[in-house]
Amino acid sequence: MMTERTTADTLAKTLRDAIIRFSRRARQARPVGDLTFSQLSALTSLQLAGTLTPRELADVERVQPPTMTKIVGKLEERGLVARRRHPTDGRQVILEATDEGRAVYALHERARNEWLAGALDRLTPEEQETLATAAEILHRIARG
Amino acid sequence: MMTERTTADTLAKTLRDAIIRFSRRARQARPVGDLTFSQLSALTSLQLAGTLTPRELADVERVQPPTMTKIVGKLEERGLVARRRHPTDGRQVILEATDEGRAVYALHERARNEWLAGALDRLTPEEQETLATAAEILHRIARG
DNA sequence: CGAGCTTGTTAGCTAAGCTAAGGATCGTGA
DNA sequence: TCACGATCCTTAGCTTAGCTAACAAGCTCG
Repeated sequence: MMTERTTADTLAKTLRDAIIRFSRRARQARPVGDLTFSQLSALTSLQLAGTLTPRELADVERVQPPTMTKIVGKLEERGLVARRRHPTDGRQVILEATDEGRAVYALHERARNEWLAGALDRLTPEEQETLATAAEILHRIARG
Repeated sequence: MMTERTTADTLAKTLRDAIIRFSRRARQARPVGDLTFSQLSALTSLQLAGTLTPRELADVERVQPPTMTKIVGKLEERGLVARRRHPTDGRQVILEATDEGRAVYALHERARNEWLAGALDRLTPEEQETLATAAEILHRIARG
C-alpha cells in the first residue's frame, strides 16, 4: 500500500542516517592499541566460529575474498591469526586465532566497547531492550 | 551493578556486530550511478540544513575537516554542491546543494533505499516500530 | 587424462579516514 | 595601530578498506 511504502522509505532513510553516524562515532573510539574496526570484526568472527576458511570468513564479514586476504594478512603479521593447510583440499586454507590473538582481542574489545557500554548503561532498560531487538532484526536483514 | 554492566557489555558487542554487518551490506547495494555512501550522506545533511560551512558539515558528519574537504571536492566536481564566500568572514566558506545536486540526490537516494525499504516492508509493524525507536536512540548516542 | 570449476592470492585502482603543517583572515589587547 | 594568537580551510602524505580483473594451484568428473 502507498502509505506503508512511504513509511518504509522514511524509516529506511532515518535508519541509514542513524547507522552511518553511529558507525563513524564508534570508529572514532579507537582502542589503546592498533587493531582497526574491520580487523577486530574479523578476529571476532573467527574466534566465535573456531576455524574458518578465508572465503567463509569473507562471507561472514560480507566482504569480497581479496579484501579478506588483506585483513587476514595484517592479523597474521601481528601473530594474531594463523594459517593452516586444509588436510584434504590443497586449495583451501584454515584460519584460526592464536592464543595471543585471543588475548589481544579481549583487551581491545574491552577498550573499544568502553564508550558504547558506557552510553548503553545510561539508557533505560526499555531502551536497552529496544536496541537488543533492533540488533537482532538488523542482523537478519543484513544476512538476507 | 555488576549484572547491568555485563548486560551493557553484551549488548554493546551484539549491537556493534549487527551494525557493522548491516553497514557493509548497505554499502554493497550500490546505486545505478556513482555517488558513494559518504558523499550521499554529506549531500543529505547539506540539503537538510540548507547551508553549512565545511566545519559544520564535518561536525554533523562526524568527520575531520580535511576529510570533508575531499568529499565536498568530489561533490563540487560534479556540480552537485556549490561553494560561496561568507559575506563577512573571509575565512569561512558557505556550502549549498545545487539544483542538480538535489535532483541527483533524490534519484540516488531512491535507488539506494530500494533494497532496504524492500526489506523493511517485509517486517511486521512492531518490528518497524522497534527500528524507528532504535534509530532515534542510536542517533542520540552518536551525538553524545 | 583433460576441461572446467573452486579457492586463494596478486595487482591495481578508488575512496575514506587520519595527522601535521601552512596560508589567509579575524579579533583582541597592549 | 598593530602584533600576536586563534580560527578556518586546504594541502600533503599516509594507512586502511573496499572493489574488479586476472592468475596459479588444486580438485572433480566425464
